[in-house]
Amino acid sequence: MPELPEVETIVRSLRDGTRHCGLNVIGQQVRAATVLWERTLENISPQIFQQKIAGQTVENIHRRGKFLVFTLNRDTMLVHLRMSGDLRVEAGFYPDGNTIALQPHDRLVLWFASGQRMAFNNPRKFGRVWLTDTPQEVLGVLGPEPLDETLTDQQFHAMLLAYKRMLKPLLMDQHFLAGMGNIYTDEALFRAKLHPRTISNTLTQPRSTLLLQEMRKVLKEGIQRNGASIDWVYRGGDFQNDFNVYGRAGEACPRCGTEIVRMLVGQRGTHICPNCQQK
DNA sequence: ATAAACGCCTGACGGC
DNA sequence: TGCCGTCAGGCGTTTA
Repeated sequence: MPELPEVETIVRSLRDGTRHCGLNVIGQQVRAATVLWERTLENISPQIFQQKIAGQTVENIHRRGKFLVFTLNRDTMLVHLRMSGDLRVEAGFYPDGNTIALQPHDRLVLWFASGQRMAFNNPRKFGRVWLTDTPQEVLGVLGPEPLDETLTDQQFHAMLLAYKRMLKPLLMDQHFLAGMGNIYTDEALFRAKLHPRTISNTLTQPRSTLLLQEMRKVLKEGIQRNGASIDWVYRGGDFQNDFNVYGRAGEACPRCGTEIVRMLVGQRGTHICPNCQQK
């Protein structure tokens, strides 16, 4: 489901206590965990996971690429939502003490000492959770954050020059850059007037700089609008109303009026204005 | 080194 | 109504 802006929105809502029920997850102590689908856990068995996480307190929550990083007092829990994951925070029990029923496709639940719970819902079962005391083993392979202002135009240009790869799959490669997904990549390439199949090492410094600027702009706008809501999966954001090309095949380009085209690039549905974005 | 093909999964949607 | 193909915000592994 989510790309960088959606994950950032979820992280902030968990931190602010605005996720579904007004509970700030920071400071919550985990009383127990329920694992409803074993393979949700990437690096640990359900038994060890339950054993290790019980009693730990959530000290901080942040985002790295598309990962949610829960810093606990002993370990770190990493959550990747992949295509269809979501986190709900809600009451776990009725006033009479009975457990409130879980939702279809809930795969893992943390029960807090406060009586609230956090449920990892994941219809397509692609999402994964890690519990580790060495999170760098997972996060260390990620490329830089596009919104990190210490990433300079010169550095970004040098990164592009280091590969002879099609621009879109390269930008979406999490080892190259962390956080770009299918939608925001299409939107950034449209704004920068770049064809998704452009070979990375052919970009001039000015075009590379424009690309980085447009990526940052579109990501920031996405965050400001709380992400994009499409399909049945993610709710809450409204950036989908500002898409220029994604999901708009057959419609007129907002810039020049040419019909927007859908094509496949790197096995992913890709939307471009064939007039504005030429190789 | 690069890219395609495929696997992992469930659900929504459009066409017939 | 039901069935079928296609598509989906991701990513790892295998193959060419």
